[in-house]
Amino acid sequence: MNENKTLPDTRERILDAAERLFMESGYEGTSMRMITGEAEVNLAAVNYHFGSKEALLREVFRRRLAWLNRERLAALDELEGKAAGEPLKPSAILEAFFGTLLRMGTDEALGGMTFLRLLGRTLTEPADFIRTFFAGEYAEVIERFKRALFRSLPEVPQEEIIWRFHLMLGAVSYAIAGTDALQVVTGCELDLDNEGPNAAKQLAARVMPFLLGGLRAPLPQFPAFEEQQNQSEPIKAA
Amino acid sequence: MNENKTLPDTRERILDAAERLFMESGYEGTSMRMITGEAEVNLAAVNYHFGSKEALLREVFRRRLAWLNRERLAALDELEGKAAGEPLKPSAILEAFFGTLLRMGTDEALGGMTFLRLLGRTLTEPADFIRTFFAGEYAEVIERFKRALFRSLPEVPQEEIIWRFHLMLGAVSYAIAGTDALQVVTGCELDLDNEGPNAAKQLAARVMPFLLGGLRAPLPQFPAFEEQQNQSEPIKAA
DNA sequence: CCGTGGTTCAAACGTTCGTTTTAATCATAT
DNA sequence: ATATGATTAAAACGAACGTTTGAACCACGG
Repeated sequence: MNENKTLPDTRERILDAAERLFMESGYEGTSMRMITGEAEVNLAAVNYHFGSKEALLREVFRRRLAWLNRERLAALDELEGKAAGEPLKPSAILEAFFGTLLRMGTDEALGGMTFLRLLGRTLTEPADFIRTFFAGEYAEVIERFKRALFRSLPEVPQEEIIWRFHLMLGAVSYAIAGTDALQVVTGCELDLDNEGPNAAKQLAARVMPFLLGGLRAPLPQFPAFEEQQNQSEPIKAA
Repeated sequence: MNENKTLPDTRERILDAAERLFMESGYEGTSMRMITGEAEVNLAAVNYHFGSKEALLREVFRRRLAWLNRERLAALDELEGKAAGEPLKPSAILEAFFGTLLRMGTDEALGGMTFLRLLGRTLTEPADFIRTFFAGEYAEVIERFKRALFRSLPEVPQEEIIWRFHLMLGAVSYAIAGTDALQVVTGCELDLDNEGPNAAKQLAARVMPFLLGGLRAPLPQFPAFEEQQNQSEPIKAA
């Protein structure tokens, strides 16, 4: 009958359970029976409310990324408004992009660390439909921030900026996804009370200087390449 | 009868096919039938030669990591030999660790870019047996390099070094794993003729300055922590 | 009160998974 | 050539997967 009235919490319970389990075991490693079991709902409820497992995953992300995208764009808008046409400081851009993300980890209502880790992990999932989904969800925000970085660092080749954006994304994704994944590799606890709002604050304090250092590192010198290694106008721009 | 004589290439064909398919579709996303199909061997061959799918994955990595671990330790040994007791330069340590890795991408006999990308992706696989396996394979090498970094940067808190090591690993893993994973996010081709030996050379030239910049970035300032904040501005060629 | 439409439920669907079985085939040493 | 053990082959195993079915359930407007 109704379409958007407040439903019994079945939908939310499923989304919460799926969020946690996808984070813990990955998409392929999580079965519908695990999800409905943890959510304490009937097995058929997922297909009834969402249509399919793929659609469920998309919805898990949509309800979080809607906020994240809005917040990131708002932060950038405010920066650009204050700057009155002048290029922004790289550190301010990174703060708007990564700081906003990391702040999600402090707010349990936005998914907290669970969603942060899920996001970091899922970006490396090989499934095609996942990559396609993220491409669509991220397109606008990435484009805006890329442009801001181009303006902010006019002397750096745009291709290099994209690479470093890519590298920063990787570092952050790993840092939030793998608090235990690489704990195992580094063989060290990395303290970081994994849950709780402090985690994300510490994370931000540690990560931001690293990112900024990488972004502003000296440009690479290629061995003895051909003509390339130009200065300001490579690649396309959509 | 024999135990280690040169077998028909069945084993190698399986390993090659599994390497490529695990890279492309992940562990859970790759079925034994896909592997045996691509390798053009019988379905039962995997269980006959390796015992199980899990054991196959371990063997896929063992044959590559044996070389990588040996080479990394040899590079570090040589550096420490030349230094005659003095601490090493951070850039030299990073070159020994990440440069050796990236050089694998240039040598098809060592797995080339396929293995590099597989490695980057698999480090984020949530399956327990995978994380346990990597912990064991990496333990010694990580420990040696961690120690070298501690000695190299005595004024930096060890916890901070571990964090930055973690972040560097993440950046590199992403960079090599996701040449298309984040292509989709950045919406840009990032040229980089994805196969071939040039790819890894370019990759190294681009990645190493970023890592060094991140590693030597100024220390984070926590809301109200202890003293520190000793290092000066970075940005200095290697 | 009944009927209606949104929701839950147990059960089963067909498929695919990793693995095992049993027999055929191959290579080699005596 | 024949026996022997290593390898390959075809077929089947039970379990688990995502999804669908059709009846039961519930709230509520008439």
